[in-house]
Amino acid sequence: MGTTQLETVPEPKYWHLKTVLSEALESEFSVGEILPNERDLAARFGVARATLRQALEQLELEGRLQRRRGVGTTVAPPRVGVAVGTEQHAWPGAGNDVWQAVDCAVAAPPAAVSAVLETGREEAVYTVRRSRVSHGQPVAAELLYIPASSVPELSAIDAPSGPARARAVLRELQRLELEGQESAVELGSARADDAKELDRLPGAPVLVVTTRFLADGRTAALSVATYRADTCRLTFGDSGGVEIHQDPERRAS
Amino acid sequence: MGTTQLETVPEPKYWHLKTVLSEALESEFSVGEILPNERDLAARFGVARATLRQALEQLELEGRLQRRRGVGTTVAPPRVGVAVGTEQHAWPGAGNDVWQAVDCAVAAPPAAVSAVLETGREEAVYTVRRSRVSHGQPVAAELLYIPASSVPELSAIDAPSGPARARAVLRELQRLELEGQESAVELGSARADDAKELDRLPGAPVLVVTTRFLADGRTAALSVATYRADTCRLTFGDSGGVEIHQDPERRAS
DNA sequence: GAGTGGTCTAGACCACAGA
DNA sequence: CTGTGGTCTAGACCACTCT
Repeated sequence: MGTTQLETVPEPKYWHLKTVLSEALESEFSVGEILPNERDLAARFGVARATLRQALEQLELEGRLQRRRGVGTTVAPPRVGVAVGTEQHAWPGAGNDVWQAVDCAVAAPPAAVSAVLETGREEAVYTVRRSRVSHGQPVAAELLYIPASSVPELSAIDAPSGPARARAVLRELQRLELEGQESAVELGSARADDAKELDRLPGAPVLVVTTRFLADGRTAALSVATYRADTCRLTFGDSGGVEIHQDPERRAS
Repeated sequence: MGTTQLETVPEPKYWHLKTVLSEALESEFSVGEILPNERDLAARFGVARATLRQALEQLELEGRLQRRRGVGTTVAPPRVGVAVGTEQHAWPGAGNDVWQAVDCAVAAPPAAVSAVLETGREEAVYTVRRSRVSHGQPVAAELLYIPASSVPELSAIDAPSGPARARAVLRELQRLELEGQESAVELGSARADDAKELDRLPGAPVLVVTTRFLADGRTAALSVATYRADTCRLTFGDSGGVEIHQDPERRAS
């Protein structure tokens, strides 16, 4: 038989579903509105719940939806732009910093961190935890690794832990002359502790920003910040940034 | 009964699986090696295939694995660092550009793009497609939107489309004085066309970098570049960048 | 054709939020 | 308590790659 077969490429159901839902979101729902529950939606579209969920997951990944266990699925607001990598090189904690120091510990960092800091394999470093809030919502959690050699004047008589200790460490760090900083962004999934702080489930997609602070010809501090990928758009340069969202599968109609 | 119940929080199976696999990857496999197929792995761990797949998906998201239909699952090499947002402001296509022009069309852009370019709703703009290759692999696909007002001298006698046309448009663009550029990074999923160019399935996670080029007090061009999130680490600053990977759930042992 | 990952189903139970 | 999303199962078939 001459299987004429235009209509090649049988589009996956969940992909088509995603498109349909996406259009419905724009025309029939407003931000914050809650959608019907997954079982109803699946029935309405005549698919299994797992298939429906695959579509919802993608929409959540794109920051269009927000799902919370025990509550429901709501239409997400546009992503908030968070400035990162301001070109005005500055030490963490300096001046008008958007970060808030949470805690400070002294411990051996992960091996990958030791390698960058050029510290010994089991050598302990100051580990400062900070969190970043924007528009009332937590958007990022950070771990700052600072080798003792970067803050030689730090006296042991200060508080041994807690926010006060964290601030003391950062204050000492600022005595060094910052020669430069370089950052990298990559996709990751939230560890249990970060997830908790970001009010997400473990494994949630995050944007990991690692920043190396250079002073004295070496890496004086290393920051590993994890941003909620669903709600954040990281901006570089003159802050604020562009208001563009990817417009899936469509050229303005 | 006094359900003593230490061991609260029943960790999801797929989460535990991911940890186990992650450790196995480091100790028992080398880059490029292929893993047993999903059915065998699921049987070996005593879970359903869907559960195993949930773990594999996360590891792929983190850039630890690479899966290809009809072939198998392999251990991925470390992410490649790609420089983006070099602070040396420069027009696209200028000098030693890492991008390669593919095509050029004249069409009405998505509404979100029109808004930024301040063009009319149905006004056509030059749309240049470019691709970026690193280490022999395609890492990014870009759409560059350039309103006709940014390249007034462009004569219609050049090739009407194709790479030659694209290069001609970029050449004209460079006559303007670049006043600045600002970028933003966010998570997205690959459209069908981008996915094809990146050798991935539609919906694959991508890092979307939108860059606004400023000249003459307005947005002279807008770039929307989608990078493979599984294989790329975007670096800012003195390029090269930090060799850090998130070390899930573990402090150096 | 054989073997792989990708999609899909129709159920079940669990963890959590809110009344 | 009810209702929500999150996890999990044991199948089935499809699309693709390679031989």
